[in-house]
Amino acid sequence: MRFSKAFIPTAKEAPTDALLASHIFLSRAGFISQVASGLYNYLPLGKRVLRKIENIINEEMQRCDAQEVELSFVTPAELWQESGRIEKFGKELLRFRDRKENLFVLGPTHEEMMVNIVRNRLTSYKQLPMNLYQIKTKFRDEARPRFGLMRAREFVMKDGYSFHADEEDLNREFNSMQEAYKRILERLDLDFRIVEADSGAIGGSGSKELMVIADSGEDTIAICSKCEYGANIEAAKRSKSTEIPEAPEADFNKFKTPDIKSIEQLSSFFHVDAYYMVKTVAKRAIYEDGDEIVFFFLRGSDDLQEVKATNAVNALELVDVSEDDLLEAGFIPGFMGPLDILNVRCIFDNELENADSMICGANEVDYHYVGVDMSVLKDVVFTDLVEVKEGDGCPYCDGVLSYTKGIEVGHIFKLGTTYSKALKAEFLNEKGQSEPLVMGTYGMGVSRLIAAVIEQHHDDKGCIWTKETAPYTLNIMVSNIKDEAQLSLGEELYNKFKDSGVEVIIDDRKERFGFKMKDAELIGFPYTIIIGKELLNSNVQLYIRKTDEKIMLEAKNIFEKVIDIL
RNA sequence: CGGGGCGUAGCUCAGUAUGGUUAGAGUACCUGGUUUGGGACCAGGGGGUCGAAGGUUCGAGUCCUUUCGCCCCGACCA
Repeated sequence: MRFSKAFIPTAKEAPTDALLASHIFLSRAGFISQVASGLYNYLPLGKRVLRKIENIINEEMQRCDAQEVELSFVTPAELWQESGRIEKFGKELLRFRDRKENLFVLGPTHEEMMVNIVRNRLTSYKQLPMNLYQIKTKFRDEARPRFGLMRAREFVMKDGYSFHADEEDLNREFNSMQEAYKRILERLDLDFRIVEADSGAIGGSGSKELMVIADSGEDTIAICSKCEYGANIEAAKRSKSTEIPEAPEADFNKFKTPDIKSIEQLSSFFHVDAYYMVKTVAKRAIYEDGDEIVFFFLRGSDDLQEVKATNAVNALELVDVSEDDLLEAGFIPGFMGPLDILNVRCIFDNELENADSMICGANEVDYHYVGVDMSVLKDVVFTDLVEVKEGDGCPYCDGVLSYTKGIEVGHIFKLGTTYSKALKAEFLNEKGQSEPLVMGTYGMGVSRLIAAVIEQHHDDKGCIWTKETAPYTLNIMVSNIKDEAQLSLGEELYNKFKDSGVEVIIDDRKERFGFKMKDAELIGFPYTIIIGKELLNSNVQLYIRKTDEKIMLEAKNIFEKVIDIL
């Protein structure tokens, strides 16, 4: 490519609304331009990078014998009604009617469509397993798109789905996909972590997210200091604490606690560690068909993890309950506890199972119970509700957990038969019995990966593309195109590299040295050959973007030298 | 969806409080010239329904009403 003919609109200033490095540099360097909230155009450089990432994904999928398909972007709403997700997905689904008044949605993900393709076609265990994927534009009408390509409404995603006769085969494929995803991110030169995650509204198990480590990431993940364990905060677990505070000595009793409502107040009132308090968190659980108040109980020293809590009651979401609402429902805010509580759904954290010497609200104004033995409670549901904190122990080794931020670039999980049952996608097993297909799903945010690469690979001058993502590997910069010697060497090298299959661009613009250098740095070509005034001494320079160094080399063997480096 | 902010040249922004020449600057763009190792200089030039609609007024970028868009914080996010 010739720079003088290329459409690469670089700018000195970034749009005001760009905050993240990836957004600022991708805009300034002419990779993308915004059209509307959460909608972006890919300019030639951006499109090249996008295609490079797609190619890597395609190559790795081919190695696993996954087959590429392309499903229509506009999908009939009936499929979404069949699976029941038209309600669950809510406003993120962009719906519209065609001229015949039929309802359609723009695909935000394609489970339904993919199951629809295989149902009545994959009808025998002999045809299984099967892994189909596509790389395709998706649309989610996000309430609040932000951060450029990081959270756009229209974006490119690779979504793959596998179909199996049983769980065991699904597990095999799941592991194979996890390895493939790992290879993809390694080829992209990304620092990432595969973490345990919540599978969200879609349902399923074995949920794992691929997180690119970056301060700008929107997810908090807990990682172990010693082993490979990492988990999204929404799903993170911890080991049982080994440092248990000394238990207070008290027989079961009701105690007057005037206006003592919070865990902190109780702790100082009784001089007892919050570990021995029962924290009561009231939430309103919203279901598809109604709502109710739910009480979550955990140790005073712990905090409620809302996603875990939501899953525990199988709710669409949890919202806060006002004190007025509680009073109206007959509860006493500040003095609520698990004993003798009626007419409300109660969920207990695992930590409270068999807990003793506890202090809890007496469900009576200004009274708490002390010396409570939780084992007196009958028919109680215990589950994990705790949000892990930095410093908590790793659940798998003796390491310590700490927080870090991550960009979710991939999410894989085992769907099981959720969709195949709902959409009646069944096959005949060896015994001739009809069974629903067992499914896995594997997503990867392709356009988000562009942003992720830059989040991890940039400096204050601009982008620093990695070997496999660079829009052009080599930039040949002719410092002064009016200098015949410079220009002819540039042209000669340009043709030689092009013929050798190197992705090369020649900066033959009628601009000054500084202007062209700034662009080279901003765009972030991995290598730039600078043909300039040093040519008088038969020398040229090789500028290496990553290290920001310029190496003086003899002009006569620059071609061979650079070919070696590439 | 709650709270806040902003819409003026391709881009970054001034001008709006207190209405009053032909609406400005920088940058980018075009022409000519000088330059040619860090976004150069001189001269000339093109480019605007001041987000939109309605209203007040002799007169609106500026005041009033409505509306649309964009951004930020939060909620949400397979």
